[in-house]
Amino acid sequence: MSLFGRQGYRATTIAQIERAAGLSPGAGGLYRHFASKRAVLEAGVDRQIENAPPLTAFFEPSSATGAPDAASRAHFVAVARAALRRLDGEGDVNRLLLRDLADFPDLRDRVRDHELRQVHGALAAWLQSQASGTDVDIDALAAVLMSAVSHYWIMTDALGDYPLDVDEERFLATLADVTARMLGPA
Amino acid sequence: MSLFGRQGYRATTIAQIERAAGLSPGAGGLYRHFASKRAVLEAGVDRQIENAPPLTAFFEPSSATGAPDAASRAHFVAVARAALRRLDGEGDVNRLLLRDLADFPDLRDRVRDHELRQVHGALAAWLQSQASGTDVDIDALAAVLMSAVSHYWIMTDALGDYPLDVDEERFLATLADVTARMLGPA
DNA sequence: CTGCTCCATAAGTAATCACTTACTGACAGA
DNA sequence: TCTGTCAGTAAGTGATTACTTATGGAGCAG
Repeated sequence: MSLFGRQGYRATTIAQIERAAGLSPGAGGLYRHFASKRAVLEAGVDRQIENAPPLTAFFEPSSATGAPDAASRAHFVAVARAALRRLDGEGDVNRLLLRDLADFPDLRDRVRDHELRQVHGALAAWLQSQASGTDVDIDALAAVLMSAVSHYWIMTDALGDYPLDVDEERFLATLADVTARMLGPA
Repeated sequence: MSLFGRQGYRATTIAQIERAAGLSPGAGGLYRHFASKRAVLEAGVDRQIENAPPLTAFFEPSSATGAPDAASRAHFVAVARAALRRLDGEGDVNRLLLRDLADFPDLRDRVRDHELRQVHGALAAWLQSQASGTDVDIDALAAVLMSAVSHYWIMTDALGDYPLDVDEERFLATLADVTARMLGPA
């Protein structure tokens, strides 16, 4: 998965996988364990999805519901940071899916439902629990927050570091600021 | 560029490019015009970058500076929508860079500076002109807004439509809401 | 008509790569 | 000890692909 993530699916050769697995490269020993190159990828994605820790655990209500305070703001930053670290941990698969998603429609659908929708639902529920009776579009707000965090990760991952002069600290603090202002009174 | 954008760099063959250009596929006629496959890509990216309309034109101050009102909010939505349409228009190059950026470090640097930094600077300046003396981190806010819009485009482009039950209308309206609340008093 | 310049094509070439086949040796069970 | 199974390797095979070389023909100048 590391090879797939770094080089992409097509650019990764069976010989490289064999070398990484301790087999003699080019000898075809991989086919004693997998039926095809694609089967290797699918097994890897399966394992990654199964072993992924549920992010929903992060969305435990931090404190009593009500107006957002400093504690819930810190909690939001912690959740966002945990999301970034999780994206890092699954970086190979995420990068691979971003690159070669079009070639694997079945995997694409699994990711769409399993990762995006579930996280969005949990985040929206958490935001709702923190909201103090505003008329904010909670689902859209959750989507905006997820988008910002995801895109921050994609940029740092693709370019080596975040290209704008805003570090993770400021980015997440501003995101928490956004959340607090949106959940508070209008 | 359409082929590169849809299939990726490696998966696009010289024969396909020749067919798309009206040459007989596989006959090598492309090499009368380009030195190599890579030269085709670079010429395409060059043309795309040169012909790109400057997005900074969208950031003309819409109205008098001051507290955000309904007019400036509508203006923000229009700007964000224009950004999405521009991402659509350059969709092939954007998709290609997202997929195969790692293989072309020189192109990566050009995009980082030319597209991201310039747009970010213009957006931050516009936000500053609209802000009414708050202590909000304008640069970070601009990064957050850009991230959200970019990620919305990436998702719709990669998955066919936005995977969450939030359409463009609600997404952008909420983004405008975020902007208004952040630029207003705390 | 002649000769020159291009452009396109046909037909390769060499490299890469996923995958296969034939064989070898290690090991377990009887 | 004999035998079957299985993981590993060597050595291919056929398909693909970027790129090259040789050939032919259209257009044009003189």
